[in-house]
Amino acid sequence: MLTVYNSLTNMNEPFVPIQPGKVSMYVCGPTVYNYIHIGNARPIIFFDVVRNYFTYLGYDVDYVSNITDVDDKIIAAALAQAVDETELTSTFTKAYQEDVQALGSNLAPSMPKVTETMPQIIRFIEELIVKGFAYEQEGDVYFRVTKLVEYGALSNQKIDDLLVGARIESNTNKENQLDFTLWKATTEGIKWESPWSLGRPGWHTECVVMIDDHFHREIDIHGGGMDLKFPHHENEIAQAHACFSHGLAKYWMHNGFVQIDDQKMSKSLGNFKTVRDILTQYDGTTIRTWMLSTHYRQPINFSADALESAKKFSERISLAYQGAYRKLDLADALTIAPNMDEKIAKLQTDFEAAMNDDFNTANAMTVLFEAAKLLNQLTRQAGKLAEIQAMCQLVSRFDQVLGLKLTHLQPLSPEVKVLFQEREAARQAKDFAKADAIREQLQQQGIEV
RNA sequence: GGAGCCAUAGCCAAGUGGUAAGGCGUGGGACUGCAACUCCCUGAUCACCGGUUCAAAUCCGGUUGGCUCCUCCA
Repeated sequence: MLTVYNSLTNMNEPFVPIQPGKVSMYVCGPTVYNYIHIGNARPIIFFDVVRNYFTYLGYDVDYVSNITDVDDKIIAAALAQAVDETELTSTFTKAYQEDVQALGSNLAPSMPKVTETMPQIIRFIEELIVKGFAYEQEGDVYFRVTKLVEYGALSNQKIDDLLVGARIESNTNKENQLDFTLWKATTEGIKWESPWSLGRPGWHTECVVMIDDHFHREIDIHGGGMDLKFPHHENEIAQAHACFSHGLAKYWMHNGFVQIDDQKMSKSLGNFKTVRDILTQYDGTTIRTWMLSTHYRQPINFSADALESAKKFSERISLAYQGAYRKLDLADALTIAPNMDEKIAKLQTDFEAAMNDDFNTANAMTVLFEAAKLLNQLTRQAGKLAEIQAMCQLVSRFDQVLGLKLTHLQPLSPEVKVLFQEREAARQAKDFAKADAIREQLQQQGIEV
């Protein structure tokens, strides 16, 4: 039974989908004004694994992740670089999508953009006004936080306490300092006609509208970083309650931070490393291995030691799989029927137990490593082809969840297989010069021996 | 002022009531024509103090240290 830690209740809860056999999930995507940093990579990797695991369990998953392409930071960056906003956002949207894939994640099948959701957003704000949850002031529209009894439920905060620590700039147009902007009249940057002013929408509205637009109802899972819990997700919930009379999502999942020198890494602190920079030193699989080795709600610190360790870890698993696959291939046994014995079956049970425990990828990775070890042992024994086949299939299934891309291999050509046989014969005959020459030849073709 | 999180071997990291998984590194051994790969063995009483319990790293209270949120942020 899969259990999920729900940030809304701060408890592990059994996962029960709203619609049997289906999972609807939405993960907050990036604001595209710069290359993404390694902190952004965490939800990209983790929620990809979540999606994969639901698929593994047989669910039909509908996964949506937005692109925020309207924002003050975008306008500022466009001005600073003297480029058109649209050009800027399309550049970084493309870069984002490349990074997602470089990290071994699949792009969300649906990636709605704010610029393409404007009519729905305006209609939504109009409805909030009609229902008395929003008010217009000089072309701006604000959400009336105090009208909602449950405000603060997600972040476990009282409105009064929030006000005490509030660092929000005073805005005399607001009835309450915690009221947030739904629509903002603006003179700069991209803008749209609306009943209130020429302007653009506030940040918290887009996700609510996109979710409703795509799913037309409450969804199973809403994910994102811890920092989005307040105010972003709190405000999303508020709007959903006000407009749709539901809490937007049944389960709220928040990943912990990536830290650098034990401090939060963030765009505003300027201590961030971009995914692109790190990819020049470590491949996507290494980064992924590193991240998945820590439970997603724990903070994870960026360090060269940790990355090196992860690199070694994934390489060993990869080599084990490749060696086993090679043995099957050379024995023309790639399609042999698998024999899943008790030991192998236990690995599967352990893997699922780990993942069922709130997606404990750290333990799942340990199971994967144990599988690699067993695979190495089997590969070096005579025969065992049916067991190796079972193991290869199992590791491949694990990998479909974890996304380390360790198992994408092609069978050897008949010519290459002959070379392997010749080399083995030469070794038997102690003709090491010939054996080494063949090894050299194979390696030149990119085939490790 | 309010809301939370964290502290486990040199490093990374599981475990949340029954006397500490795993990885990296270190050291030792095995296999091997060479190299690589691989396999086996090797380490901690869980920040500190007090309490609850037959039993605590795990629960409660306190102390110390670190982090995050209440402005944008994954």
